[in-house]
Amino acid sequence: MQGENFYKCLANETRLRCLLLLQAQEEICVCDLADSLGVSQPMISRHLAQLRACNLVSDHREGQWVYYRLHVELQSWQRNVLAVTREGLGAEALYQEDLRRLQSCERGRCGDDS
Amino acid sequence: MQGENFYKCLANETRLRCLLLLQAQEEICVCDLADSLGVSQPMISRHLAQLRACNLVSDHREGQWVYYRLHVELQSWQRNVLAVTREGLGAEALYQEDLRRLQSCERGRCGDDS
DNA sequence: ACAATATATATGGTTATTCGTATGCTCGTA
DNA sequence: TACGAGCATACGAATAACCATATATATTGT
Repeated sequence: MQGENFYKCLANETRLRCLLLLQAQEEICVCDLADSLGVSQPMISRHLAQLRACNLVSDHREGQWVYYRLHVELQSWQRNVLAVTREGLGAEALYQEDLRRLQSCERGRCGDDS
Repeated sequence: MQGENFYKCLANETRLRCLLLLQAQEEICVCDLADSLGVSQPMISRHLAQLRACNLVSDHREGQWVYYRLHVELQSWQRNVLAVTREGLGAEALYQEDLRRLQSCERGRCGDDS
C-alpha cells in the first residue's frame, strides 16, 4: 500500500526531523543534517537511505558532499502532509533548535558562494 | 515527542484504514469496522486500543456495541493530515472497497432509527 | 441463572525496527 | 600514491510491532 510506507517513514523522530528541516531549506548535506539533529553520521545516513528508498527525498553529490532534498516528484498529498505537520509541530522547541543549529552550520561556511 | 506517536498510529494499514473510514462516517462500531476491513475482531480491537491510547479516537458504549469516532479534541493539524490523506489515497481501490462494505453494514440494519 | 453476542485483553511466537560499531567507498589534495 | 573527509553499508544485539489463538468481561434476552 502507498500510505503505509509513507507513514512508516514519518513514524521515526529522526526521519521526521529531517523532513521538517528539508522544508525549511531546499537542500542539506548529510553532515549538516547530522550536526543539526545531533546524531551520528551512520544513523543519519541509514535513515536518509530509507527516505530515499521510499522516494521521499533525492540526493546528488557535489564533490565529497551529498545533498538531500525533498523529492521533486513527491505526491502532492504527501507534500501537503509534510506542510501541515510543519505548521502543527514546527513551533516546538525540538524543531526550533534543529533549525537554529542548521542555520549556524550554514553561517560556518559563508563566503564560499560563487 | 508528539508527532512520532501520531505517525506510528498511521504507519499500519489496519489503523489507517480505520481512520479513513472514521472520516467518512462519524461513528462506527467495532464489528462494522472488522467487517468492513475483513479482519478479525481481536485485531481490530487491539488497533483501536492503540488509537485510543494515543487520543486519536474516542469510544462510547451503546448497549452491547462500542462505537468509535475521531477524537473531538484531535489537534487541528492532525485532523488536517487525515483529511489530506483521505484526499490523496481515498480513491484507491482498497479504501473504496472498505467504504462500500461499511455502507452495506449500515444497510443491513436500516429501520432501527427512532 | 444461562446462553449468546459484542468487545477487550493476555499469551506466545515471529518478524521488523532501531542502534552502535566497524568497515568500505568516493572524492579532493598533498 | 597516500591520506583525510564525507558518506554508505554490513553486522550483531536489543527492542518493538504484529498476529493468531485463547480467554475474560459486559450486555441482552430467555
